[in-house]
Amino acid sequence: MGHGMSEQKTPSQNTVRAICALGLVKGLPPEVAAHVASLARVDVLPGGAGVFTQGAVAQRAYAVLVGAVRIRQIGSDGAQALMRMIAPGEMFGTVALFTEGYYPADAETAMPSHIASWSKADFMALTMNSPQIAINIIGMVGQRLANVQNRLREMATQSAEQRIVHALLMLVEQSGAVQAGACEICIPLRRRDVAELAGTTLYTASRLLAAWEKVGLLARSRQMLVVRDANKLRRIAQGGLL
Amino acid sequence: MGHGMSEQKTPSQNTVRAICALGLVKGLPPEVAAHVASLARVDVLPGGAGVFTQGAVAQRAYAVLVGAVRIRQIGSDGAQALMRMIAPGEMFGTVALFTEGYYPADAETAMPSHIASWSKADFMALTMNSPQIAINIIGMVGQRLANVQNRLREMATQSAEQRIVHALLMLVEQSGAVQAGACEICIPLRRRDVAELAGTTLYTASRLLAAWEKVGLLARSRQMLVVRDANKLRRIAQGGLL
DNA sequence: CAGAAAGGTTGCGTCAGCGCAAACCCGGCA
DNA sequence: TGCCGGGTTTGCGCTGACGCAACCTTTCTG
Repeated sequence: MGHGMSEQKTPSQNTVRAICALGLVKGLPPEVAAHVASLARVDVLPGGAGVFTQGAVAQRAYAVLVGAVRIRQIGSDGAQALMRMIAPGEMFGTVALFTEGYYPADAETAMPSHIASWSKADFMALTMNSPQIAINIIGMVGQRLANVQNRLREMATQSAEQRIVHALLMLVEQSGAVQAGACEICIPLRRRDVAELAGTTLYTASRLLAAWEKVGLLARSRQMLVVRDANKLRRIAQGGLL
Repeated sequence: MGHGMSEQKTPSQNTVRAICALGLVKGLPPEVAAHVASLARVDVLPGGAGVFTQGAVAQRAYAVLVGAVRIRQIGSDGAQALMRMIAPGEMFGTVALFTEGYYPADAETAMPSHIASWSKADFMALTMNSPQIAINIIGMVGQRLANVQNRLREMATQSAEQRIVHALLMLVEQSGAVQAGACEICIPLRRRDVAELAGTTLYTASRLLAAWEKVGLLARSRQMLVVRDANKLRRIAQGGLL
């Protein structure tokens, strides 16, 4: 991890609770979950800090407890794509431990965050010793796979406008906080992020988002995007421009 | 499965060997592999037969022993995308057993095929009882995930031409049979298949493939595509149109 | 508080690729 | 042998969205 700017802790009261709520330990008795938590390391990072880099040897598995993480892939031609945003309660960097052993993307905090992580050895041991954990992992990865496949199909068949809307709806699903009919996406998003998520350009994303803000469909409040009318968004997602 | 046109067998000598070579049982002692094989059902299907359909409740996990299978997803708007072609030795329809429980796509044979399959109960039991199998599954799914993510990035950033080339190279990787410098893709591919794989239209795919055939980069031999110069293809994949 | 840096907006010209429509090829079958 | 049907090719017009360039706004930082 560190460039020295990280503050490291062993799990405290709060973080233990957060770790025990992870999908990883779903269906497990509390004492096992506690054991999993006891093996974790917790890093407190500022925004914009790198967690791991594409191509590095996979040493640890991670989970976001507080904050948000950007997972970005860079092609051999230099083109970038935002694979996903990680919200609190989600894991990342786990698959590489089980496959070729190299992280397939960059990971950096999108805001000040608390990141839990486990060493490869510990994580593999947990998996070997608990079939339930193994199955939980398969479930998580399978979920991701289904999600990415959907995006792939959309990318192939839908317009830039529709893809952006889908990206927004996905983010709402993932970390939406309802408040007075509207719904705030609790992840800091720059235009560039939206564009890369939806597989379009900064310019197109900016144009569309600005237009939607003008109409009152969206709003910005302190770095975050607020969806004011999800249903109207959904209509755009399906019907296209009608 | 069946519309009555399938011929069902219990594993024979040959099929047992094929099943024991699956990634699923990698690193397992032979007797365990044999046990896995003994639980399998084998269907002999003609080309164009449906194996399962999108949205159906996931009952079984599958593997192709002989032949090829098309995995196609259809969006709510009716747009189709070819998620992957399955070559002999690969599994499909497994993830749904661990997630929501519905197949996320259609599966149909692209040619006469032998398909092995396991019931959900058997498959889950195997996973619960053997950590190694669980880890193998995670590895397989992880591999797929990495692959799909790459395609997603390419889809977002590259030209139709480059995406088609990548699709071809992937297929070569997956089921290429070398013969006299050239390399045959042992999966029947229609223009439409290539188009949907690469996320472009039938028309664009046809134009490009025809052009490459004219130049001698590609050829067709009895339903199959033959890559005559993989290196030149790779150059197109990277450099674009130069 | 000034100045820099990072992010956001927008006008405008351009073109890759879409998709209709019409023709073509070819293997199977009566 | 001739017809039928699925797959393929290709001409042509159209447009979504790309991307440069220039400018504006907000957020750091010393």
